[in-house]
Amino acid sequence: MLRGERTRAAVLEHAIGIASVEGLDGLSIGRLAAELEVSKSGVFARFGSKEELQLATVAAAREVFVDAVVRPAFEAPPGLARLWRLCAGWLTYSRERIFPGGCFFASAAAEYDARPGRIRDAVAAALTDWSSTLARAAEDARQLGQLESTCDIRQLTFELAALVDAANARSVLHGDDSAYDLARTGVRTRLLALATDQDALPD
Amino acid sequence: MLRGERTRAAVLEHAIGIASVEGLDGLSIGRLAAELEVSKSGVFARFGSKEELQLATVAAAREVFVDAVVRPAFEAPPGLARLWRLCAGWLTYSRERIFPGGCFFASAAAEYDARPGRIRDAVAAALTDWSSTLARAAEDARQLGQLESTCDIRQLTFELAALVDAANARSVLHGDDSAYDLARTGVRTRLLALATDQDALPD
DNA sequence: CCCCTTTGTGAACGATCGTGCTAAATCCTT
DNA sequence: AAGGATTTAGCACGATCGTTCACAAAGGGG
Repeated sequence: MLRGERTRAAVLEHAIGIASVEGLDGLSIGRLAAELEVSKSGVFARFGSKEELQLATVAAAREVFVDAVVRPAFEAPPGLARLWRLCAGWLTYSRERIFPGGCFFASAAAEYDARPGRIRDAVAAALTDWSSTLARAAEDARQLGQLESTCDIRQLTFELAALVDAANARSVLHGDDSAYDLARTGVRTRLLALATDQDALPD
Repeated sequence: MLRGERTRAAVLEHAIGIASVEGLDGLSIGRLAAELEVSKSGVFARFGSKEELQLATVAAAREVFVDAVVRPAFEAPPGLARLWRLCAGWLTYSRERIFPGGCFFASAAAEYDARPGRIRDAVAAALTDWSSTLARAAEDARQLGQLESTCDIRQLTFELAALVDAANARSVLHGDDSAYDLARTGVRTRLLALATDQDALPD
């Protein structure tokens, strides 16, 4: 009962790395088994089907993301400081290649967005979760009087997410890390334009 | 010499549709042959290898994109009007699903961004081309005095591209077409903030 | 220490993949 | 209409895919 969990974790650790580079479809049980030097059926039996393996990979990646981005940001107080740390932390998460192929969910979303099914649903749920976290932090900031009361939270969070996603895409595709500076500048400009007190924005 | 071109075009037309949904890797010669009701080797022989087929698909998609977005925008005069039509046209191109899976290059870029090779290079070149077109239009606007002379063209075009890409991603993944309105609002806000004459921005 | 459950192995299956090869069908030229 | 070149069909190959099944190894509880 302990051994099983250990190999399962080892499989998923490799799987998220492969999937972030080659895609969730590029995950093959045979390849996974070969690289981990175990038998193919050993890997297979642990998940029951390829789709289940893919879903488990998405869930594992979600935990990695939360640990890398969300959890640290929640050390900051609710409101503008937390919102900023979510964005800045996301940029760091992408730049440091927590997943070797850049943001796991950016890859997975693009791969499955037009293909209905459980995988797409799982990826969409993860991204909805991220959007909500961002929106919640922005709404807190507004209600705390740190952002102008008239500001459109949906518009703001859409733009923030767009900027950080674009930085990830450009960095991975073109190897151009200046995109992170552009995104950072964009995020700060957006926040400063709506902030009631410029000094409430850290860094 | 005519027959060959005709089937080649038919293959590529189907290929771009499949690839925009299932990815360039999801393209299989056998499937393509079955759906077009021709022989597998007939399809294969026309391209010589799968990679060559994929590269031809990227090239074909590029032409579709130029026809749908770039060419119409170039009917507008250089400068702010053209820049706006590039962005607005891109949003229409995505919303109308010129490719069934949303923007072909958003999919292809996410699929190959972390995998070196000729396909990645072709996709990257197409996106660089698009970025340059956007930047050129913005620079024209600046030199024509339609945008403030101090504005950062790289920052502006990065943000414009980020907004329209995010709208595509969100619409395809979540079926949420309000993203196009958010992107449109974001683009106009960015342009109006830098425009020297608010009435120079059409629509 | 033995038994029984959990966990992993090994071989095999049908399917599909990309890729050659050989012939037949089709087209264009003369 | 005939001949030569292009284009497509048909078949076979090795490889890899996901999946199944019968069996061996290992583990912990009585």
